[in-house]
Amino acid sequence: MSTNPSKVPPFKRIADELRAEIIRGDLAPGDRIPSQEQLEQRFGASRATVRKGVAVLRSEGLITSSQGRHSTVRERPNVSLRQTGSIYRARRATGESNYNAEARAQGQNAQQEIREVVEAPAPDAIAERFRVAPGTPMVVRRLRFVMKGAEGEADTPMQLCDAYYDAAVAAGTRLAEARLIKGGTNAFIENPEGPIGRRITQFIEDLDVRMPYPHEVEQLDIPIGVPVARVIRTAYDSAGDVLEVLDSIVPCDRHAFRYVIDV
Amino acid sequence: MSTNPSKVPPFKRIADELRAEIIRGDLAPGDRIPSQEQLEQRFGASRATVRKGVAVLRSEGLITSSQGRHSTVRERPNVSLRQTGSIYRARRATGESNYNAEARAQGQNAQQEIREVVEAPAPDAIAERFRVAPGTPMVVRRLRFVMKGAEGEADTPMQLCDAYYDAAVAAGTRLAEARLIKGGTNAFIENPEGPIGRRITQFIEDLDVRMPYPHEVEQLDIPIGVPVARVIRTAYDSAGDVLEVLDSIVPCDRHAFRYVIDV
DNA sequence: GAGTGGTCTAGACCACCAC
DNA sequence: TGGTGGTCTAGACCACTCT
Repeated sequence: MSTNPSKVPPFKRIADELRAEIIRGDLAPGDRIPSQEQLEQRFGASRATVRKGVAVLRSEGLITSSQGRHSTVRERPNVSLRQTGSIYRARRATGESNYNAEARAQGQNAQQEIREVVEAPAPDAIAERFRVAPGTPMVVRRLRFVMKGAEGEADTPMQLCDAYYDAAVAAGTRLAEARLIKGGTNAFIENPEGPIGRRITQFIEDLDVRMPYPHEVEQLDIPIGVPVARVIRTAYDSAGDVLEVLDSIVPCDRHAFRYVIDV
Repeated sequence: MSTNPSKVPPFKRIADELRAEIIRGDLAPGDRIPSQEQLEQRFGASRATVRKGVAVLRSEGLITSSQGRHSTVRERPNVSLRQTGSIYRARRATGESNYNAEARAQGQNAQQEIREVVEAPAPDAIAERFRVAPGTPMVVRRLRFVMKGAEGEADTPMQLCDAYYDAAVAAGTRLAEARLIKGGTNAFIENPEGPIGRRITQFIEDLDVRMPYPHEVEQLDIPIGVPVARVIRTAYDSAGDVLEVLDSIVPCDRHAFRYVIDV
């Protein structure tokens, strides 16, 4: 009778109690949480129930665990600020790509790896933004951004980025070559001496947030309980023509977004 | 032997196979997934294992389940576009708040409820943006935004929003009263006949994405596997003074974000 | 080798919904 | 009332890490 009048299931009580300790700071990032056997005794529950409680916190992104090691309170990795807005030209003036300059300003060292550069038909979401029929030929540059780790540390994958260009414009240019473009693609597009030479005057960024798919988890090394943002950035010139569409997948544990908007 | 040379655990196979069917579209949103008993037979696994596989998909936000009913593929609720940028003044010109005008333009009917209006010390994140000491007195308007459902349908909670104002400026004005302000707080702040009369010229929005806390789950009715964005929006006037800071929690299953940036 | 977390089974009871 | 999903137990074996 009435030992548990509130009807809170044991696994939930375990999750709630541990979560409270984490949020309150009693368990700090990096701390070990009690072992499953200790939790069994503390809550008088079976191992399966303890594990279920712990699983809740894992899927909330609050703890990490792996075989053989103690489970620990998740440490937030270094967060990189993804800033968009009036700072764009200033960052670009460094001669680096916007992304790399932003990273450098934060004392980080960004790098891009080419996954592939191909000619391919436009998927629906891309065609829509280019205002062309789905399937229209596009030059696609698929990159992976990584943040270089400190001496002896591993690199951190930061995002997957597919950059789309109208094949009628980009074919035959360096955009269609499988090597990095110094200064970034935007500088290449805008270069008045270059084959395109059109100035970007507006970006539209569409963000959509969800849990990652398995291939994203694998390519970006995303822990359980971490969402991703899909960011589709369309670049326009003053005539309203679309110059570039970036389709990126960004893990939300290592990124914060900042938008500066003048009205 | 070698019945399972790939070493993929059964619960993972179950999750992978069902996920593939969902992504491929064989199982469409709203469709029932096979019952746990059917899955036991199909995969030759115990109920616990089946449940574990299904739990993976639940925490990925792909399916929903509740007692007594079949589990189904999650249907995405109507997504509301949260648009920020050059459209701001146009929306405001309708005489409604920016948010309500945006909703109306999408054929939706937004509404605000006041949770409370109090004077309270500034939390760190807010003080930082106001460039004042933590604990400085603030007027705080805590609202909850809902989208009115169709005839006979339930309303959908859309966000929690805490609006902060310097108490030295806002105390004694309608901002400190526990009732809604027609046309929105920004119009009130900018009204040249009003007590403040300062024009907003810039917004900075900071987005941070994570899994929700239990109180957010409860107040916003957030399903398992759905992340939230914490959006902190700071409004400046041309002198660089901070006029307002909004601290919002936004469930990512009913929102898409769009930023229009002129460079 | 001891201790940790990861996986699985077999069986039980409960709460809820729809027919 | 039967089928569904939700919860729990007791016990087993495995994979890994750390000391």
